[in-house]
Amino acid sequence: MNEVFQALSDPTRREILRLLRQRDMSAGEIAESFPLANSTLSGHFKTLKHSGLIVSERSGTTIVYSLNVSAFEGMLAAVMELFAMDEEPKESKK
Amino acid sequence: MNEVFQALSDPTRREILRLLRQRDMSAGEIAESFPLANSTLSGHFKTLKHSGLIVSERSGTTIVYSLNVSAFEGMLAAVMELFAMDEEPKESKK
DNA sequence: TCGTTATTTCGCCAATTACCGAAATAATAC
DNA sequence: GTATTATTTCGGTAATTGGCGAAATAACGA
Repeated sequence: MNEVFQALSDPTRREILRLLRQRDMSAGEIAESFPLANSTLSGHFKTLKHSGLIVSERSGTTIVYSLNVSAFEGMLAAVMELFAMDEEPKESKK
Repeated sequence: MNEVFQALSDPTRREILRLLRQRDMSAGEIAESFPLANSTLSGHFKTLKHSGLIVSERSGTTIVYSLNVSAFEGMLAAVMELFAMDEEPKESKK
């Protein structure tokens, strides 16, 4: 789960996830939305893949990425654990 | 919101949040749970404060930290936005 | 096989980050 | 004011991170 939090710490990677929310996309399609080198984005894809947040599938010469929604459940659980939303609320100041 | 994601990317800071979930604690009390220099933990408190995830209150010579639960709502919304939990689910592969 | 397309890997760099020990600061008591 | 306690700030270090361009790899068609 540390990898997920790590993966989400970068704004570019979060934006990639937002794009993939709309539809599956190839590396090249995603790259069109960023003023970054393709090699940089490959690095980001790698991080997202290893965290489990996205999955990839090769189709000829292109690689298509998609969200792994089941990873979201783990993420939600982890966030809730941090803030005890599933437990008795604790007195705390704003 | 980027600051929140950044703050949560570090395991020590996540552990600090878990501790504060149980009860408000002073810097010194929190420090007892970590094999780290106090100065290091002060740096972590600073990051968490600036992200809005915790708040601090001085009480004499001690500083007591507590969770800022309202920040969690923003975090939840941000996570949901990433995964479109509030929208039509999209076909995607596991 | 060669040429092309799509993408990743590699090596490098500058900036950032988590850690440390020492110094500084904040609060209090005498 | 001095001494003590609690905590933060500061300066330094090693490791990590996000970026780049070039090289390598994967897939395909002729």
